[in-house]
Order: sequence, then C-alpha cells, then structure tokens
Amino acid sequence: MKVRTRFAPSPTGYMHIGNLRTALYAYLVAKKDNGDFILRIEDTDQNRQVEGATDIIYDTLKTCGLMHDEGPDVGGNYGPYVQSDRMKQGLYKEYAMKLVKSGHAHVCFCKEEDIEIQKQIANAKGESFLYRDPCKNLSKEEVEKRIEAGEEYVIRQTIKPEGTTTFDDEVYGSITVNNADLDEMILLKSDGYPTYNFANVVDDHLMDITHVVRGNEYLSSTPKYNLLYEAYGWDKPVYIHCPPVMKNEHEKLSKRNGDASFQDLVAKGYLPEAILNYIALLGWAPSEEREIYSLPELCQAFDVKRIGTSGAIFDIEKLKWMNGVYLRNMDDKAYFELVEPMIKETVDPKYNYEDIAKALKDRVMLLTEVKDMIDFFNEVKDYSIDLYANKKAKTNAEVAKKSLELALPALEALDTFDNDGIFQALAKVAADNELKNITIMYPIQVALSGKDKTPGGATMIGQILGKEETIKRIKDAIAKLA
RNA sequence: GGUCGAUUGGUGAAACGGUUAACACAUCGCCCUCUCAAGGCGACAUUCACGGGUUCAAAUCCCGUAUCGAUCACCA
Repeated sequence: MKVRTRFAPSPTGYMHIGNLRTALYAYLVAKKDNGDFILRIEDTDQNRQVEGATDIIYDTLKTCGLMHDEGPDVGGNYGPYVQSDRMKQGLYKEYAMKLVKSGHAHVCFCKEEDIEIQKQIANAKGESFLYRDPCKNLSKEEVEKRIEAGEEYVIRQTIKPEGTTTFDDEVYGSITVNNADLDEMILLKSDGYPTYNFANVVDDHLMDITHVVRGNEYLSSTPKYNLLYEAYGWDKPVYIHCPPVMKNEHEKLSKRNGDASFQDLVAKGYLPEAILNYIALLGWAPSEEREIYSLPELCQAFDVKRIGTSGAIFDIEKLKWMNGVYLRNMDDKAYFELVEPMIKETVDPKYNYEDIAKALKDRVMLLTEVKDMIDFFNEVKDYSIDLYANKKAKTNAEVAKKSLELALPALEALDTFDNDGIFQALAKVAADNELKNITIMYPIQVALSGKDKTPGGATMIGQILGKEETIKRIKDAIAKLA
C-alpha cells in the first residue's frame, strides 16, 4: 500500500518550529517511499479561528519546499481537506452515531461546570480525577426524550474499565495502559463539531493515512484512538511520535512563550533551507557523519528508526553556523542576487556591488548583519584612533601614521587602481622600509573604513572605493592622527 | 496526585554486550593570512542521572530511586 502521511495543523496563528519539524518528518516519511503528503486543516475549534492563518501555513510549506500532494488549495480525491467543510457534510455526526449504536459511545448531558466542580473537589482532596460518565447508563428512551426537549448534549467515548490497551510506536516502542486509566473523552461537542481526537481518527481513516506523524504529547491519548479504530474495525495506522523541540531544559519552544517562529527566523536573516536542515537534526540523527542535507537528500537519508526519544533543545548558535555554511556554499551568482538588495540599501550605486558581494562572502552568517558590515563605503563614521593599535600588525597611532604617509605617494603614483595593483605597490613600500605587509595594510584598512574588522582587506576596499576616494580617506586619517 | 514517557559533555548527538565514548556547534589554543572571517591543526565526558543485579565483559540488558517531560479540556 502506498504510504500516505499528513500534516494536520489547526489554523491558530503562525507556524512555530516544533510544528514545522513535525511537518518535515511527515513529509520525509512519505517521500522516502514515494508516498503522498497530505495537508489537512483542523479548524474544529470555532473559538480559536485566526484570520489569515491558513495562508501562513500554505506560505510556509511552500517556502520550505514541503509541497503537499493533496490539500485544500491543491485538491485531491479525499476532500474536502478542511474539517469544518467535512463537518458541514454531517460526516462526523454520522460516524459518532455509529459508535453510539454499537455501544462504543454514548450521549452525555453532563454540564461542563458540574464536571469542573467535581474535578476541583477531587484535586483539593489530593485525589486523582478521572471522569466516569453516569450518562452512559441512561436508557435509550430517556436520552431521546431529553434530546427532543432540546437539552444540549455531547457524545462521549464509552470505555469499559477492564483490560489493557497496547499500541506500538515506531519511536517509543510498545506501550501498554490499563483501560481503567483512560477517560471517556468527548467525541462530538455540543456545537456539533468533532473534537480533535475524534476528527483525527475518522479523517485519518477516511483519507487512507498509513503513518501518523505527530508530537509525543499525543502519546498518552493514543490508546483511546486505538479503541476507536477497533470499535470501527478499521486498520490502525503506523504511529510515529516525535520528541519535542525545547527552548531550554524545561520549556517547549512555543508561540506562547514568544519564541521564534519560522517566519521570525526568516525575518532575522536565516535561509529556509538552513532552517529546515537544522530542525531535521533536532530529534533525528543521520547514520553517516554528515549534517548538511538538502531536502531531496533528507528524503533519501531519513530513517524513522533514527528518531530520538528525548526532547532536543533548539540551539540558535548552531543554526547560525549552518546558515553560514549555506551562504558560503551558494554559487557567486545566487549569492549576489541574495545580498544585492541589502547592498543597494546601504551603499551608493557608484561602487561595484559585485565586488562588495565577493568581499562579503565567507564572512556573513546572517543576512541581517550585512548592513552594518558595509555601511562604511558611503561614509567613514567617526572612530577612535585606538583602532590603529593592533598587536598582530605591531601598530599604534604613531606607527600607523607613518605607514599611511609612506603608502600615500605610492598609491598616488598608481595608474591601475585594482586589488592586485594596490597590493603590489603596498608590498613594495613595506619591503623598502623593512616592514611586514600588515603594518602597512592594517592602518589603510582602518583609514578607509573606520573599522577594525571589515569584509575584504585594505586592497579590496581600495579597489571598490577607487583612487580618488581612497587617497582622500588616507589624507583624512593622517590629519586625524596628527 | 494517577498514568505514560525520557535521562550520554554547555548544545545537537553516535554507540545497537567487548571502541582510547564518534562526529558537529559553542568555547579555548596554535597555524595560515593585508583585518575579520573562512580553512587547517589541537584541547575539551577517566565516563554515559544515581544505586543494585545479570554477565568473563554493561552507556548498552533487568530492577529500584531521583530528576525532568507529557497527559488527565466541549484545545489541538
């Protein structure tokens, strides 16, 4: 049978990293076996609808290259793919009633508030609370009478407290629980919408989902789902529960904590490919000693058996490093296209953007850093002459001034003012005066940029600035050092 | 509190009964170099939460303890 996985987010805001990783794993599980990856929108909570949330889901998946084969926007043979649309077809109620008929579910008239009070009493006494619904003992006649009278009701799963339920998870192995510990969860809410728990089971079955990939917070409710599958006589899917992505040792990464979402990271200058690559490694380890994988390569290398069981802390430092790797691995043309807008924003068009991009490459880890690195081309901001003191170059303000004075005539005499030409001229000056190259170069770099760290060395900056501007800046520096 | 799950360095992690406990990020050195990066080299867990047990042999298997997490919603 063809592998079919699904990503089933509820449209309640933006895409956080843990969610995206679950989507990635679901995608990989499917694509590893040339299966289908389905997007289903779970909007059964009418109180949590957020405007535009589904668009964010579409955009994120698209930017990441996690293209779904079926979904609300692309169609498919198992539609509709939005649960509220499915609900309108009366689908969930129909399935819920089947369960009522077979005795695996029942109509319940209990008031939410009453249960809440019982729970609080139990908690106050320090007892554990497990709801055993008295409504399951109501006679058919009474149930019908009360429904007819317009009383609000929900449909609950009926669980017989005897025996145990066992399920197998690809990641966590075999897990067994006592049925007596399972609570009788609501399947259909009083507003007629199904709960996640119910809609999920029904839809996964109806959509022929073969592998259920989801967070491990569902581990404890999985036995209840299995009881549902059994009640219907349906085949159970393969379960793949993923460990959580943590912010730190104690907290999960979440929207609630204001933690970075996918779009936040992109806005901060991270490349989608790098983000995807990095999160793939949170909770999963390749079998070979390699960490850089494109999405197609991940499809090949991915193996459910190598998903871990404990939460992984999201380390922004490593993402940063990986982002740098992606940036450096880009070919010059693609790199230029990426950084050009940023250069344009900060640097006068009279300068050569391609040269600047070249100088920038290998030095940038985050695109958002670019601006600060190249702002000196337009104008040297006021700087301290302490910058001229450099241990490696063996310079201080005094030495630097001499170096600049020695370099000035050589540069003025230069006809071809490019990187090589400048280097030759300055190297000669250094040699003639028995100085290390750097003793000449470093002060020029500072004079031209007002910074101790720059993309490209003194000669590259000189080439970009051009002869006139270079000479001017060196003269300014000499004056400053006087 | 009940139930279920997890536990290898600051971080991600490998190891599937026998290795000097990989590798990567970070950190710290050194080298290269016209700065900074990048790159190269090296340092960084006498030890795998703790205590027992099984075994010739345990990070790996078993049992307890501790700690952390998840769940116990008409949220997903």
